[in-house]
Amino acid sequence: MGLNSADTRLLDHYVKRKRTIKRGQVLYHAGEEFSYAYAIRSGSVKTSISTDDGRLQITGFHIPGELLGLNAIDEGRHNCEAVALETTSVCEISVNCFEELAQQIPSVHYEMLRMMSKEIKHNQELMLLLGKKNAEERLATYLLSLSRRFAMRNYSSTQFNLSMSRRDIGSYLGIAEETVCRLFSRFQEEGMITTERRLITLKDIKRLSRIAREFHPAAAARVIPLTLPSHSR
Amino acid sequence: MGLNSADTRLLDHYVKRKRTIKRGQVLYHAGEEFSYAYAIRSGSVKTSISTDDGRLQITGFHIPGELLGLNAIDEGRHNCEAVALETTSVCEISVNCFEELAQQIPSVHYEMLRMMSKEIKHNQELMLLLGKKNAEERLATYLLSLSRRFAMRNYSSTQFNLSMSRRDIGSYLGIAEETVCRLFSRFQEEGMITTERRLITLKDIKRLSRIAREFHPAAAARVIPLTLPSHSR
DNA sequence: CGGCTTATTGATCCGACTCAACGTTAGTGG
DNA sequence: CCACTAACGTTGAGTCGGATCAATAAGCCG
Repeated sequence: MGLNSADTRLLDHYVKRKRTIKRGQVLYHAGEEFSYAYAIRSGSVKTSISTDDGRLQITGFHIPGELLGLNAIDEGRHNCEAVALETTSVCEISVNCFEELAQQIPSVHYEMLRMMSKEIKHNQELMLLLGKKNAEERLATYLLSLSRRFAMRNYSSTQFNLSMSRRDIGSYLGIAEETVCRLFSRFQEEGMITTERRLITLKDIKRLSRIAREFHPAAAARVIPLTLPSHSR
Repeated sequence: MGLNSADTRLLDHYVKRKRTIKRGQVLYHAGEEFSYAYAIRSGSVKTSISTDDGRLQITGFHIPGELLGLNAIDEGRHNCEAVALETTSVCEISVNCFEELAQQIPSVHYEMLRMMSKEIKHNQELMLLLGKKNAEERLATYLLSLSRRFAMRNYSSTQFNLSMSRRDIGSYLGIAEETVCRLFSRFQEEGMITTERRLITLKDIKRLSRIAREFHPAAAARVIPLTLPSHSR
């Protein structure tokens, strides 16, 4: 959550209840009362919303360390559904606790804002992808964002296991399952990746970046200062 | 913002600076330092993000009463761009003020969370639209959401002026400008709306709702309780 | 082992895009 | 105030990316 260790200990005092759910099980439904937020300890979770005729859009895949459900604050009930992708362990954090907690630790409020701000930024990037990118760009963007996410947690950025199915990837990226498969095959033919069921190896991140139309960190370093003010934070 | 009147008066104390910008002018750029949030007094604003090769996705149209720029909290700089759709008057609210303000009025923190939660919800609905709906459903959904928004502010829900161009509508909905035009024409042929440049009249909201695959409030009342817990808030 | 879910590949089709032309409106400057 | 120009809106023709339907293979779990 980005709290310091003292705060984390205090947090632990408030957060006692743990819950383990298996692959495919629901953490919370859309429309359900907002009583708890959930911090993921291990495993992974997908969140989705759906039209009333059953089409569903996955809005995010969530991994350990992330906090789920905060966006229910406005309406007092969850507007999306959260389902485990694999056996997943979470901490339930009572909404009431948040109030107490925030009085004890002033930075909690700020951290909540920061997390929601982060989610908004993520959602905006997904909207750009859904609204403006073609299938190839979408999948390349996706692979690179996974790569970055694993790198941040000190896992390999070039080889990882997907916890989600091809169908889930498609649902997240707004393309059909079959298109995901075909693109994986094509990326593999062209030597950019290798796939073996859910194990993905990125072989040519540079080329993937070109397809995704994203910068390499190195290239970005040359560009960002031009649009930034002198001090960044 | 949803504050009570005493709070609003206190808020007014902190918020002094006003700014007027004309159609097409930029309120803030992506990458710009986050120094101010902006409350819209009159006019309207579009926010957008873009790929580095220039395709841009409009993420929202904003009207008086809305607060802009809060999602920059996490990174300390704006990640989207805000441009006026017409002559628009805003209040600049200094980021530093927020800290002071929140100490004076405890509910400010909560209100910020609520507003960001609302934005996330809006963004999720847009993602569903972008990922899963066809062009016809997108435009019908859009017209109905405008209608609801005007109704909430006690304007006519069946006749209103669009402040955004066809191109902007297309960019928001992830479809081409030409497709927007064609659909307006078709909706008109079929008697669901009449258009006269930017003046839109909704003639058959029921049929639009069916196309958008959304419920009428009346119909929703029958259905929601089935998926909700016994008490809703 | 057997049934079920997941993944892959092929064939076909259509919705929406692109390119293009043209009419209309609003904004600008002389 | 009018003329000019750029922006906006509309409609048509042709194309194609990705969806859908279908069949089969390959893991996975009880």
